[in-house]
Amino acid sequence: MEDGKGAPNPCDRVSSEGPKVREVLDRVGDKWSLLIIGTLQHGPRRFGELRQAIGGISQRMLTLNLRHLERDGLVTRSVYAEVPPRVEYELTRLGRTLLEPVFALAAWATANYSEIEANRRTFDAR
Amino acid sequence: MEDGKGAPNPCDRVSSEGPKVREVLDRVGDKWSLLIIGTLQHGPRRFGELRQAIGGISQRMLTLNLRHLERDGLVTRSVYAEVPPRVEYELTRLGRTLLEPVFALAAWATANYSEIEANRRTFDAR
DNA sequence: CGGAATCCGATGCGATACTG
DNA sequence: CAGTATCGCATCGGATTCCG
Repeated sequence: MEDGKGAPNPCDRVSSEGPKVREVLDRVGDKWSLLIIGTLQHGPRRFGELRQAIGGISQRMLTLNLRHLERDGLVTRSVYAEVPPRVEYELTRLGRTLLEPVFALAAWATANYSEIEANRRTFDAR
Repeated sequence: MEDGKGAPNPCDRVSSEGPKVREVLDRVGDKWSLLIIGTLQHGPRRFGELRQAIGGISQRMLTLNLRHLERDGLVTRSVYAEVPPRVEYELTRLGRTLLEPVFALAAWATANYSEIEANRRTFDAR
């Protein structure tokens, strides 16, 4: 806004285009979506594989989250008419592009986790 | 994990270090924290300024979120004993480093928002 | 002005049971 | 195996009221 030129400054997007950012965080910011996306990064996975790889997720939430990701075009759902049935989930091109900023956030998280923990202990001790 | 070297691969951090990433998303992934951080990027702001700049946030949630951010050491809270009282919030060094990955996510959001919207319409129309 | 306290509805999420 | 349906709890978040 204090930028004379018309060049889009990503530093102002968080506040100026808040709704869009929030829309993305509503998808990615919940308890499981990011873990699902991270588990799918290496290639297609079956429902049960995802469940086992993630660990601790109920089948209900796994189903719901996969539906949401599918709706937004971040993953594809492929059903194979076999017995027993087999369903595979895979990241779309759009989903794979999301991996980049997500990894950036993950890197920040692992790098600064201990400092945050220390801050919390200090704050709680007051 | 399939990386022979000891070099940390950020691409595996989402799934392997899920808890830490989730911890960060629990702070940043809620409805307002990111907007608050984005609004604070230009410098210190008073409580009322934040409220007005963000728009639509209740004072309850603004207070709560600011406390959480303060607890994690992402913002500082400075109280000036005046009448009427003045309280200023400012990003810490740690908070400013968080801006980078957040901007990356914001850039992705603005770049791909329309595609996501289109995907949703297609999905909902089935 | 900045914030704490309370009430309340909406949503997230897990546990369980059932189905093609 | 991969869901769907239903329940019940916990948390999120808004509106309102009171306080220093």
